[in-house]
Amino acid sequence: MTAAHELGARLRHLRKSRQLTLNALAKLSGVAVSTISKIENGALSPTLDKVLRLANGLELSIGQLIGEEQIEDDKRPPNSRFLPAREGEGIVIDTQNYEYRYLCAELTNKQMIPIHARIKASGLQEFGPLERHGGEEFLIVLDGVVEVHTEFYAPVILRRGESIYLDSTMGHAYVSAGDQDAEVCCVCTEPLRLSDTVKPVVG
Amino acid sequence: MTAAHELGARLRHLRKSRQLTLNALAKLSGVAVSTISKIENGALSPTLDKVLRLANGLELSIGQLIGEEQIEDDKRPPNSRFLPAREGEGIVIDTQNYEYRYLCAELTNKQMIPIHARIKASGLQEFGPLERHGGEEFLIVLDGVVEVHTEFYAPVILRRGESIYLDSTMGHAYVSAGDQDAEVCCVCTEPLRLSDTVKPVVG
DNA sequence: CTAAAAATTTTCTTTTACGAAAATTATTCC
DNA sequence: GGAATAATTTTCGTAAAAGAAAATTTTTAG
Repeated sequence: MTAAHELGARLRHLRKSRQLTLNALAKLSGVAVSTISKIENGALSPTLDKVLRLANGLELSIGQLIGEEQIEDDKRPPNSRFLPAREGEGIVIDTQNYEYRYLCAELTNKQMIPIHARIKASGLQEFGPLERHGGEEFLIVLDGVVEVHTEFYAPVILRRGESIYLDSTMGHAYVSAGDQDAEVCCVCTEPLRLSDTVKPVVG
Repeated sequence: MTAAHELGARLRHLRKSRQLTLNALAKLSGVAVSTISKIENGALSPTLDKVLRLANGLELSIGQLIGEEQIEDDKRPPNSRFLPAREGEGIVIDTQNYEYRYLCAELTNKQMIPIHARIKASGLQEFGPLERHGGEEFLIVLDGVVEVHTEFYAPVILRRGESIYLDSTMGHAYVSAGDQDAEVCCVCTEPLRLSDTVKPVVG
């Protein structure tokens, strides 16, 4: 992975832009000159301790040092956009618990993300750990019976035409409570994207 | 510095609160079980690489994992909101074109406004002038056939299960195209940006 | 251009993180 | 309570990070 190299380049740039020598940064941070040199050259993967010391020496947050800081950008694309979603259109994503499809996916930078889903899991056991993410979501049952589990409330049963609104940061899970898969439409607010720096290795 | 110990306690708390075992987090993050255990117990100073993987597995930024950045979840329990909408619940509002009901209306300050509506108008003449308001909206057809008219595009026909996403500032109208009223679910973003619409005139 | 000084990189040794598997501890289920 | 299972901690070999000092490269001064 090029993550180490990224950090190296970043660190070097930050150091140079402050007109600091390796020696000077070493004194400021308490990290050995040779170690900083190696980090800048991507020759090693530093421990968190060293990275924190370097961030501290540069008077930056760790997020700023490794480049995870996000910039607020309220700019929205030009308006008057519009896109219908046809039955069966779009890419179907199949997971353990849901088979779902992003609706109107060709329209980017939306304020809401509509999803059509078939709920396969029929028990919390089968579902696994509750899901959680940023924003809020609204779900309406198109077919079948859905059992809604949340972190802080008792489970709720929803039937066709019924709906629910919840904070997505609260752990939640939708499972089918009928004798067959349930079909739902879920609309989420755009969740802010957190660290995408490291890709988890799926065993 | 007791940073290692801090991080350990923090990591353990975050993992536990998500009901994850060491094994589960190991799979999510790609970090070995034994390593996570040691980090949680402050028995070692992890490399940045491992910390990034763990943050990623927990869907947090590194700042949030380290504790340099506030986690929204921390103030979540009191704020976690949730409200199911039952069939036929809420106040029905009857207009010329629609008979509609705000869903989950008791939940205030939502980012989205879900509405259940019966479309009565069956032609653009009958409908009158196109509607327009702030924000964006997503509509899915629950029953019947809907004809979508907009200011800038040709009319579109939507059938049960089909949906559409559009900028609400563009003139738009939904009319029934079947032999009976259509039933839809519409989700709008909160159109509360006065400062966007009204610009003060400085004399 | 050359020498001296400064900055950076490269050894090289010590220390430490990492992960697989074994050992221990905590849970669950009769 | 005890057996079976799951979760966590410990062990230990390997690989890698850390830092001191030497080697190299770059910059500065004359």
